[in-house]
Amino acid sequence: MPAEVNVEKVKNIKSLLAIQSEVESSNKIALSVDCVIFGFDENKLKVLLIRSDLKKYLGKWSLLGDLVSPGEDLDAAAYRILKQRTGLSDVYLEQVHTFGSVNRHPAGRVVTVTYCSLINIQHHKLNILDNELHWHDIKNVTDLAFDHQQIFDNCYRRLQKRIQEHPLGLNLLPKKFSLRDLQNLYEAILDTKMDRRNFRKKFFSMDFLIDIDEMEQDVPHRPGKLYKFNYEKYEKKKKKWVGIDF
Amino acid sequence: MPAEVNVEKVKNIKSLLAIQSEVESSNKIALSVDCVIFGFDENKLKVLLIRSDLKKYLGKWSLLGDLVSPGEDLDAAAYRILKQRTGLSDVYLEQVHTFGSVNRHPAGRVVTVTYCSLINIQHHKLNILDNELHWHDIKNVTDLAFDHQQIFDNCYRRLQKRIQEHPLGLNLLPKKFSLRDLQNLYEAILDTKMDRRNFRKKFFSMDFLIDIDEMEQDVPHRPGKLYKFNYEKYEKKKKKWVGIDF
DNA sequence: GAATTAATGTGTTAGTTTTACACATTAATT
DNA sequence: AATTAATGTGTAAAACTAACACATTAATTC
Repeated sequence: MPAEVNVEKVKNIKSLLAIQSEVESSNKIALSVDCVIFGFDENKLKVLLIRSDLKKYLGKWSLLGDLVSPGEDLDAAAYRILKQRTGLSDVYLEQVHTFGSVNRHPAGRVVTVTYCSLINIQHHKLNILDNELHWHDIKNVTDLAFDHQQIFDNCYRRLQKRIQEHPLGLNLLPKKFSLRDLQNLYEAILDTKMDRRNFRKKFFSMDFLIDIDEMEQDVPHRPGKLYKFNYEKYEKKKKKWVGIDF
Repeated sequence: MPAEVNVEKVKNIKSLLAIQSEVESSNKIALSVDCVIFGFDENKLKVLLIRSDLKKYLGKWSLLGDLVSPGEDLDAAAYRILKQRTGLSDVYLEQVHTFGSVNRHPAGRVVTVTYCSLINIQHHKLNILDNELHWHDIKNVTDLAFDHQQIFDNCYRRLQKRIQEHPLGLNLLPKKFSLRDLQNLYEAILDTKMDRRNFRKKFFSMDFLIDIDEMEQDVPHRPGKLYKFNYEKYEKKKKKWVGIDF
């Protein structure tokens, strides 16, 4: 919705107006999906944004979204947006929250279901056709169009929490990664520094890393070992009980 | 939606048909809110359900819900449903997930935003006017109407997780409670037994319990002390960093 | 090829948290 | 007065977390 309306649809502004009148005149509720797409590059957490074309938000950045089609499931809509924008299917995607303030969208009542997605930038270099589509360092994400800042903040906080309880962060890394990569990822997402030895000890003790007996290539220093994540083992071991703590 | 449609609206079946044709004919998406309302009574976790009137789900139980009005925010719709059904305002309410499978509702495309609510049954004895509205022991909740079983399971799992990280469970207890009450609550929600000494130690060490210097009344054994929860202190201390663990 | 650089790889200790576990005390009831 | 059914309390072992330093390796520079 918001995002996508501004993006593709607005190139022919007719369709925006159509949506607007449709929504306003009939007092119907329109439904959209917005995706917060995270990537990891140069040891920085990035988010994929596109320029808003809506007059009200001219020049501002917004998330990627589109209206949900009548016969389309919500998750399917989110996957469609991802596929359209990144060319990637088979990516991590998770519904986060639904925003429905009456006045959140200038075109009328548009309720949006938001999704968080994690994609591996290096693996599949994505063809960013639209040159108004860019990766932004999350540290510089401010003042987005619509209520997208709120949506982004919400997703980012969720990511920070989830990454501590599940190995989803690995979706942002190549299949083979070094422990340094992994730590850089956690440090970027959690915006904190960690002790290298304790970080390693922690991950080794979880015992989900497979030593593939390869080394980093082309690093200007002693190369580190590469690992894969043992998803199979993780799925079996998944813990349920964590204990009361607040 | 689902629930509420079947509930109040269906008494005059006209309105259901109106919704149905509206949704089907125009291919529009209707939006509803469903609430999973938890209570705690006789040391059992309960959920508030109502009988479905829809032919397809005759005799089955369903969650409480209603369509979102054009000028109504999502949270407002959830609060409205709660107020209508329980007479309570000022209750704990949290959005959980949005379900939008194309065929989840027989009347057409209805996307529903689900909420989890925790209310204190003893404090405000609620006037259950509708005699098809009942508290169900969550252990006996199976085979709900629509996709409500899925929605319920989802909310319950969320509650189990959240209660370990936040003091929301206290919304299910009276303002003054004994440590035994508290432990019974956790045991009911998490469906587990805990060591009484360690449970006490844990809560005392968190240091959020206020000893109000009162004792239980009318118990057929040695009465325990009563406590209040120090929300003020909790709000100040809230922890952010938990650490990687999966 | 020797020296330098910048990273990897590894262990120990102190402190904290979690778990497992048993007995004296109290108020109500018989 | 005796019984019952709960409350209230402490300790020791085990597991986990946090803090902290030095030898090793490969690439690069001189």
